[in-house]
Order: sequence, then C-alpha cells, then structure tokens
Amino acid sequence: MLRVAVAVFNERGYDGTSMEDLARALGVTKSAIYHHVAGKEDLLRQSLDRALDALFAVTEEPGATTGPAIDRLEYVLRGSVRVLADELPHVTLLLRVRGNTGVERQALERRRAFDRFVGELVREGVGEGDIRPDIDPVLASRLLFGTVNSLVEWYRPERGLTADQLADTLAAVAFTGIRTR
Amino acid sequence: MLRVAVAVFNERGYDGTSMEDLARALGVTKSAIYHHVAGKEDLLRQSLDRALDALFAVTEEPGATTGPAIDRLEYVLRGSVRVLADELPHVTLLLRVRGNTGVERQALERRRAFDRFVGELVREGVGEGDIRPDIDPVLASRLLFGTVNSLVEWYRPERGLTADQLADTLAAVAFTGIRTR
DNA sequence: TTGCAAACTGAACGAATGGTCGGTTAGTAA
DNA sequence: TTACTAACCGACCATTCGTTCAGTTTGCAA
Repeated sequence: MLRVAVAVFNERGYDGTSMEDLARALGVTKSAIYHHVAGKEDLLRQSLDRALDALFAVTEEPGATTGPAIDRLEYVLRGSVRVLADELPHVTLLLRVRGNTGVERQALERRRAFDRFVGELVREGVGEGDIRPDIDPVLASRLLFGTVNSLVEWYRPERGLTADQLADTLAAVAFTGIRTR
Repeated sequence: MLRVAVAVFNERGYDGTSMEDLARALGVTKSAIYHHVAGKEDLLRQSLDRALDALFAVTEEPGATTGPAIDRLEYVLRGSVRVLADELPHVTLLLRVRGNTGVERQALERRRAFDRFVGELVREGVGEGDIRPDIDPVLASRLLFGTVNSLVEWYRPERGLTADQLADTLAAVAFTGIRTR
C-alpha cells in the first residue's frame, strides 16, 4: 500500500495527488485507505522516515566513522547510492519535499543534518590533505551530493545498471575531480 | 507579477500554491490576477518557456556548434550555469515539473530535446578521444548535467558567488573527472 | 453454523480550490 | 469636465479536496 502510494506521489507529486488518485491506483475506495493509515500526510511521513532512517544508518556504520576522512566520505557516498537504489521511491519523494506541512519541515531538518555530516567530512578531508584545498569544502560537498541526489531523476535499477556499478563510476568521476593530484 | 508568482511556486511547489496564496503575495485580490493572465497554468507556461528559450539559445551560439566536442560540451555546460543563474527561478520551476498538465508535458519534451543535444556532444567527445571511453557516454552526460541541475537546490547569486566562479569550479571538478588523462 | 474482527463501501461533510462576473476606482488624454 | 480604459474588488459558482461514519462484506477460528 505504501509502495503504491509513494509511486503515485512520485508520478504526480505529493500535492498533485488526491486521495481519489490513490484509491484508483490501489483498486479500492477512498474510505478503505483510512482503514490502514491515518491520512494522506501519514503516508508521506512513513515514506520520508524510511528514506531518512536508511541514510542515517549509513553515517553510523564503522566505514563512516573510522579511518581517513576521504575514505569515510567515499564510504558515505557509496552508501548513499546504495540507499538510493534500495529505497529509490522513498528517497525520490524525500528529495522533492518543499516544507509545506509539519511532516515535511521535520524531514527537511533531518536532511540538513545529513548534509552537515557530509560537509564535515569534506572539511576534514581538506585538513588531512586528501582533498583539493583550492575548492571551497562547502561547495565541493554540495556538488558531490547534488550529483548523487540527481540520480533519482533517471536511475532505474531494473534497467540493469547495479547500484555498485553506478557507485563505482560516480566515485571514479567525482573523486578524480576533487582529489589532490 | 510573473516574478512574484514564480517565487511562490518555487517556495510551495506549483500544485501546492493556490491562487489565494498568489494574491496574498502580490497584495491584490484573486480576481485582479485574472486581469493580467489567463490563469494559473498560463503563469506556469510563461515561466517554463522563458527557461527553455534561454537554454536552447545556448545550444545555438557558435561556441556550442563549432570546434571540438569537448570544447562545445564545456561551452554548453558553462552556458547552462549562466542561464541557471540569470533565470534561476524559472529554471528551478522547470526542473521540478512533473507532467501533470499539457503545459508541463510540453516543457518536459523540450527538456528531453536539450538532454539529447548534450548526450550527443558527450558521444562525439568520446569519438574524438577527449572523453574517457571507459564510462558510458549516456551515464557521463547524466551525471554532468545532474550536477548542474542540482545547483538550483542551493545556489543563490546574491550570496556573492558569481555564475562564472561557479562555472569555473564546476568545470574544473567535473571535467577533471571525465577527461582522458 | 456461529461469532467476530478486519477489510471495505457509499454517501456525505465542511473547507478549499480555480475561475467568473458585474460593478467600482484611478489615471489620463482631449 | 468629459470620456475612456486599465486595474482592481467582493461576492459568488461549480467542483474537488481530505476526511468521517454507519453499515456491509469477507475470511477464518471455534
């Protein structure tokens, strides 16, 4: 049910989706939906939490907390690509949230916390001499994760490209660009 | 008027914005808006056309049509960053369109044409030996312009970073990553 | 067969939506 | 002053929105 709902949200946008749209996609009446969830916003919250929980789980794994910053950064980047592939619909929805409701604002705040985590890694990477110092760390991390986040606009796992292959290419391209040489 | 409307669209999302919201932001009544434009969708169309016209203008400039593909690619990349900075609100709106209405679907079709133009440049760049052949051209162009498009999520010209500086950094990072060495 | 809970329906609710319309105001040229 | 027009207002319209609720169906354990 969450699966179908999020698929429709991503197709038409959350605000552009009516409960009638959801009911049609689910093959039931509007009222049936309320037997399972508290309402439209509840579906959104479940989806956003799932995406955010998965992303934060990456930042708590050993690979993200020990070792040189550049390695931790690459670990988080690869982990994010993995999460993005595993939870594609939920991450897609997360990246499109505008902050209209309380649920959305809370999700945006958690997203910002994740961005701060990444920004800190880049900063440390510069300090440890592994990242080009001529590029602003904030800018670098934004470009890096802007690229990652843009994946939701076109990446479809079912087309054959695995998350690992994608992460390899992305890491190769992006890190060659920002690493000191 | 278009300026204010698009600002509100970008803040709350197009579907999440009511005519009442627009009226409040403009300091007039709903009905006054209809004296100037045909309706909500008309405002959207004006904005999307403006962004798309500016992007296609870049592809028709000499820098985008003559010379080695790698140079043309860099020219289009820099031009896109310039357009993005000059027409930030309109480009932002364009990149968030979901295709719910006819206006939106038409805009998406033009966007795809732009993407095909870029994809072709990358393909030629590989053929001319200036772009790493070990990376799929389609993938490379998607990563490249995924990065460019992600700029709308955080770039604000008024914070001091000029479009040229941004384009320099972006070109440096991105092209070091994809260029043959 | 009965009993019961989960799943679901259809009709309706008040609120909000995009849009219309007859009339009023403000500015300006003759 | 008059005449005209662009700009605007307030009330209203039909429709759609998310949600509620009393009642019905379905599936299954006893």
